[in-house]
Amino acid sequence: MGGQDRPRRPTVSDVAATAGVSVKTVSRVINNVPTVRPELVEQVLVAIGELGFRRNDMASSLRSGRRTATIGLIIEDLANPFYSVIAATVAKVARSYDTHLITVSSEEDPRLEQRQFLELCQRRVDGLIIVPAGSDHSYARPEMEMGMRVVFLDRPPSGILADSVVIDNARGARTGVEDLLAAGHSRIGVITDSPSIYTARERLSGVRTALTEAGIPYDDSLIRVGVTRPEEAVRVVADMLDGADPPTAFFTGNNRITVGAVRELCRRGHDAALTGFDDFELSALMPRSLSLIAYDVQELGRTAALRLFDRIGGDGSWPSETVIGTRLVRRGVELLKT
Amino acid sequence: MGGQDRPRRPTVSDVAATAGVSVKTVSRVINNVPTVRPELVEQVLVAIGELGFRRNDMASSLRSGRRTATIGLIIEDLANPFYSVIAATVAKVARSYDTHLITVSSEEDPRLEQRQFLELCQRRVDGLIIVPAGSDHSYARPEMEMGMRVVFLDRPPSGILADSVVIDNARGARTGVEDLLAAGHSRIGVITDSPSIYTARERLSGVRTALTEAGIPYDDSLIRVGVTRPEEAVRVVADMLDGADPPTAFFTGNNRITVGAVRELCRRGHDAALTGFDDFELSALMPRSLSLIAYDVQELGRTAALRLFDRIGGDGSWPSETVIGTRLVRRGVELLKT
DNA sequence: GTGAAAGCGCTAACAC
DNA sequence: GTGTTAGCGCTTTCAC
Repeated sequence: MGGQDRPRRPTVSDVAATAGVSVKTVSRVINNVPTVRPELVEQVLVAIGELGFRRNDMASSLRSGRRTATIGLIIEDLANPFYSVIAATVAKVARSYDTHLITVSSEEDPRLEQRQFLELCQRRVDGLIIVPAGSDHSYARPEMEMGMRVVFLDRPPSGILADSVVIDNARGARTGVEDLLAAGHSRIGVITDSPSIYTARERLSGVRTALTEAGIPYDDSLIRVGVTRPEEAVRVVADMLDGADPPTAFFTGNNRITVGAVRELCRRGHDAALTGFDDFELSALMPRSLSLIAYDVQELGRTAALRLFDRIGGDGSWPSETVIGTRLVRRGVELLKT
Repeated sequence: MGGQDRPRRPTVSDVAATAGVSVKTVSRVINNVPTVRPELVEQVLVAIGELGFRRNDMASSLRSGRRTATIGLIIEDLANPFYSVIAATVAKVARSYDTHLITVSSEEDPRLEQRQFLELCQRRVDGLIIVPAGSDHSYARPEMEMGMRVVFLDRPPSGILADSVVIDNARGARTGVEDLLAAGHSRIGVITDSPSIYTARERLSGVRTALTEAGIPYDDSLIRVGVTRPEEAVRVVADMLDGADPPTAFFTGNNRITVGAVRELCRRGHDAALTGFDDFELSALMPRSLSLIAYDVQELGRTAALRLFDRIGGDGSWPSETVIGTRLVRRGVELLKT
């Protein structure tokens, strides 16, 4: 059956022999060098078609020393919609530079992140975009000194100087809490991910700023950190509501937590106000009103990718930190009915 | 600043010179050949550390002729949650085979699909998983005859014999419509994507089977095909409801259409029954009850990936078609409140 | 156990 | 314009 007998792939010399020219002429033709006699071009193209020749890109870039036309993207988890939009956007920019994208998941594990980084360096990708899990990226320095281009996405690097593109986490969270305060809430339940994660830290700091400036006394029982999955958020919300003097509003630190909070509030039919960080795909159909700190995820990915290709293209300017702004949006299915 | 002066990357000969051994010994060490004297191993490792040597994988696989430890995945759009889950699952399986994944989007364009296919062949990926957009895949034959392994996902190939993994679309759709019929509905609005897409064709055929077997006369005004985006689904639902003798139930052919239908039905507060193909992430929080034809997307991706690695590993058996089953599930936020 | 030389498939340099 | 030669970085002979 087909594909069983593997007839060795034809090489440039096979093509050259078939076309009756030299390998160099074949090379010229497949690289579109214009100074080849049209009839020879024709002969070569015919031979290529006959043999089913397909230039070996590895050999090509090995010899020419040019770029491999590949970049790498290290993220937490491709199945997470936030990261898949990032990946899609980066791939799109990459394509406009005739470059392919290898995406790998670090699963929020710093050691795995480092291994993936080094593996991708071994493949000689032209550059890397990293959403860092770890808090020390000095392992990247030797590679960067040898020319590897690296851009950090969503979280800044530490222990090394490099480009980064992040969201204005603190300001966004502050705005969200200020909005709740303006609506008259003073007991606000705050639920965020682990403070070991940069974005969670920043957002919590924004929350604190808003509370402090409003002169709200600090109540530890209203702040829960280290909440990762929606189910945990469900439990934490239930817990807070069942406590003495429950909050009248919640601020949730990311979309997974927001979804958990929506779930529990809806299950109870509870009308506590809800404001969360991150917009998400079906937020407009949520069965209750909520406010979200939204930002342009595609812009985040696009900006990082363009920065990377600038670097690959030879831009040697001082590393930059780009901050993407946020805005407060109202969501929920009720809004559709107006 | 760092990374500006690009000190040529060290090669095996640099390492050999530094360690005072031959390149072959260096090669043995980095390939874990056990027959090297421990002290030489040590010297080589020290040299590698000093120089920051990192083996060039392209050169390695070029010379050895072994696999490139890369596979390709051609999908419609990585930003679509269905495909990102597929990509994540495939990447996970790939990782267990120490293989990287290059994901490219065909944007539902057969010509682009073919170009991406050939580009990935040029990179000498070890194998390819394709969610085909086009309806003729004979372009893949020459490459497959030269040893390229290809598995088709979600839609079968045409014009070529190859492995495929698909969902039981017809049976799933039939079950969904039968469920609506059993609930007493006889006027069912059916909305699907373009019949040029395999899955849409199959699902529509399942719908027809159910209607025919129930003896329901065929009403063209109740069937709309070629609906792609949620906004179009919104309009189509509105249109049908505003018509004379409107449907009392809807069957929607994929998750994008289902979401559009939910949106319009909720906006109107209309209580038509709704059953759709595909489950989606937040279906449990939809503000109305609905039924969905669900299936295990991860199993789809995993099965295809494992099949591909079997092929890469030398399995030469006759091409297989694997069919993944579906099940009917009830969703909507009301269910949480019980 | 170790090393020298050849060569994977291709392109840069140089000749013609 | 075209062809010959050397060599990218590595691994495979096959000697020693």
